[in-house]
Amino acid sequence: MGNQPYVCGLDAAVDVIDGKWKVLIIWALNHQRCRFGELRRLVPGVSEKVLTQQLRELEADGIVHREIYDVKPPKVEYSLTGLGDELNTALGPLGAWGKRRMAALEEAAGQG
Amino acid sequence: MGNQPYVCGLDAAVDVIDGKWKVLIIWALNHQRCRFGELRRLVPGVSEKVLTQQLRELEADGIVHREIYDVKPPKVEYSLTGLGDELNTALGPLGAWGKRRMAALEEAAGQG
DNA sequence: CGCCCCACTGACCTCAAGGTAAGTACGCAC
DNA sequence: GTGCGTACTTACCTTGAGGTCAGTGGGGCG
Repeated sequence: MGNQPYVCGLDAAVDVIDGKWKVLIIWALNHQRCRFGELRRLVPGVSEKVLTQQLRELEADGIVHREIYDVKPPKVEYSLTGLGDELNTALGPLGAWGKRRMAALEEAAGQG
Repeated sequence: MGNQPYVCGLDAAVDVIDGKWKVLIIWALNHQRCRFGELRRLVPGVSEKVLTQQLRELEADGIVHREIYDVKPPKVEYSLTGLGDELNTALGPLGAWGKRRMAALEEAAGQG
């Protein structure tokens, strides 16, 4: 939503992911549908403001679905859409690469 | 290199990619080894300062290789390392996802 | 009665990433 | 000798993402 005339697909994908907590939010939602407060606990360090903000952006991009229950104590549930699921799948190899890197870094630290 | 105690592999991978021009740099280097000036032309919009900066970070993370030729008009060539190549491969599905999104956006714009 | 929890919203502030512009040292061309 | 191209570095400035904190309105609980 910032670049628009994208140079390549990667560019377009990164645009959706861009935001300090977005991948973590997507990752959390892949395991379970959550309400706002749960998400807040699952993504340690986010402020309420930014969590709301990034959830709205992800919703606008069609990645997450927001379901409001009109009950006395407010209840809102977030979940991944089909597109969000596809994005998560596409992020799989990147996560695996990062995991290998983490292992390598830890090993290096252990020997350093 | 900002988060360090990573929450997941994705986190560790995003950390490496983080920087306005890094994926574009990696993408450009996947197609060809380049000298500084070429890269500047291949990544439209980067300033020299930031290009140098991000190349150094990618080098520190073991993603790109920097080769200096000690000749009269300075010559430096950048290329992907093995790790960089693996990262690029891991970025493949994400790029494909983004490409589909681009196509969908264009179609929507064409119909709007 | 006061406080917490729910899911936010809005005003304000900070800080670092990135942009701008100039400087460096050398050679070639006009 | 003026200017361009090579590959940078440095000082300075701007911008906006994200952080902090306070407020909202109602219900349950002690």
